Amino acid sequence: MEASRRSWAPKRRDDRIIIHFDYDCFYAAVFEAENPALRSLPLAVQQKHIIVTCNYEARRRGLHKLQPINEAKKLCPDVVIVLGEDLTRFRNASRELYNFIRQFSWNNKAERLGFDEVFLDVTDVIRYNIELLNANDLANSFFCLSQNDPTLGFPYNAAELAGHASPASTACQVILNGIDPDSLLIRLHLGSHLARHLRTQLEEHKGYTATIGISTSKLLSKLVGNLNKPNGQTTLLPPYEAPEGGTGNATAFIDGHEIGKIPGVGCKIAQKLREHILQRPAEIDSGLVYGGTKEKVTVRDVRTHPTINLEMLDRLLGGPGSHRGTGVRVWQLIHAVDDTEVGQAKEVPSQISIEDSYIRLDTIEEVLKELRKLAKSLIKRVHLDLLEESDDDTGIPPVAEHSKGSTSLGLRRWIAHPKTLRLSTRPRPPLNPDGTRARSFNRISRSAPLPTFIFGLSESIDALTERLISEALLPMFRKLHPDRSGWDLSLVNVAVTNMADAAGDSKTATGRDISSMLRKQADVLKEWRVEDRPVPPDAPAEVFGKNTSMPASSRPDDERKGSEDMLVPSQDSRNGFEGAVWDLEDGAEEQVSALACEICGAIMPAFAMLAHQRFHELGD
DNA sequence: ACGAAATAG
DNA sequence: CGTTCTATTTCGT
Repeated sequence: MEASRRSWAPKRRDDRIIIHFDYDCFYAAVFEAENPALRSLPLAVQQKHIIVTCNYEARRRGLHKLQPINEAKKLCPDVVIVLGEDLTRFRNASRELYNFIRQFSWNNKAERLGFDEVFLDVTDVIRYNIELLNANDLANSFFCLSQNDPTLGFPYNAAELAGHASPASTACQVILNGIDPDSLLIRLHLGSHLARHLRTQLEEHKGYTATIGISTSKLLSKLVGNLNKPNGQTTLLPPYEAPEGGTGNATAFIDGHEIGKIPGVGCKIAQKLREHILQRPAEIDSGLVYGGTKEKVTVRDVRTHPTINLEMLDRLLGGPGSHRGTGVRVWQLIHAVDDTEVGQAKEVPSQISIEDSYIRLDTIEEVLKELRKLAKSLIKRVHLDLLEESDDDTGIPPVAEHSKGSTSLGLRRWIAHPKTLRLSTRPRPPLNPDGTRARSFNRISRSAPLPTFIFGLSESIDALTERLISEALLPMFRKLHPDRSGWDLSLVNVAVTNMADAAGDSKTATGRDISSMLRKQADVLKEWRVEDRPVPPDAPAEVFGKNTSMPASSRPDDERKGSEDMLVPSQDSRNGFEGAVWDLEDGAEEQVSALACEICGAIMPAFAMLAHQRFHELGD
């Protein structure tokens, strides 16, 4: 009754089992996988003047992440240093491992975080296998990995946990009174065995070790995994919630963490919370002091602080610019509650970007040179990552992405369409002469529609690069930096974003849904009409800068507008439609004597192609 | 749609 | 603290 200032703790729902993977020292492991002889040597991966990561052999000698090269060499003169500024190999390895792991998922909930982490929701797999258990002989269980093939799986002892536990289990006695399929303990047991299987499979088949956490949420599985690195696994044991107001294992575990270590609580939020908990002082928090006087504010400090409640958090963290619901989110996190879903597996990223950093970059000529490098590798990447052999296999996509020599000539199609081009820079702070620090390490950016010619498959990469620079990037750069000089850039980034049809699964409808796709295809063709009504030649040419060295003859045809009511697959990206059209390229082509647009893959009769191309030239 | 910010590895 | 090279999501406009 008392309007207790204390809000109720958020409700737990521990009905899922989630596995978190963290590949051990990933960048170094990629080089080791390429060249196993490196495994026994101290190995460090360099970007610019720092070690971004190193293997455990190197760590034994005092090396660590984000260490200056000089320091590392001094500490360990015989360290093998490899350059890791080009991320291609890491990206490819990451995708390969991800594709491997996600095959074990039944619900397709497999979310990548950065290059070296994956969340897997295995709730359904666990549930299925609990039903298979024989309560009288748990020690001789068989974990079934497929609902279709009962022989696919591995034997295990369901009565005991695989790997480490937290809190560390003193006695490995497990009392299973019958098999309650809702028992968190038994579900975690199965989760731990699946995790161990996944780890050994990853090592045997791919040559990578991983550290794994097993729990009921992304928050808990990720944090608990950290307890046994490398090449280990840890399960957070129940009870997550104690019966009578006591502290369950979930809260007890999360309580000990420094507030900024909680995923979702970044430096800004952590700062605000620390300031509030440590009452007044603005706090020297992690400053330039290595001495050790580090004021730690733990989750427990925040959670048990007398003034902290839900409304307080909303007020404290809900300022302008902050995400709506941050207060609730943090309130849940400090109570070890995280209901966020593991994301559905995605086949295409939602953004592709390339960047480089510079010690000095202050002339247009230099910028142009760097823009050329960046644009070229971006276009290459867009082609590599977004172009797929349309020669359909109907099988599981082979993980071997590195089948060089694409034999099927011209049989490629775009699996996604970035629509926006973005140029970002990070200007070096103006550098005040009066010895004061000028602080700004922020990026500024301009974006514009991505010219569609980059999807053309006939022009050379170099030609595309030049066009992209003169028609888009240079004008954007002038918007960012109108002055000819007076700036100095420490970073330049070029990105394509806003993938049409990327986020959803344009590829989930494979195989058996053919007849409905045929029907949709027929409907589409029936309603399809092209009006060739002319449109006034008022197309603005403002994209072109005054000084572009572009010959008028190579400018795109901007004199006429295409009609708007034509078949454009990317217009309706709600499930099924585009997949239907795209997947039918081969078959439909001959029957209707239609052509496929090389830009978007849309099928259409030859007579429509000209107008359709005009449509692309004017952008969506 | 655009540009910035916050968070993550 | 930031150093690198990314990537995702959300906010205000």
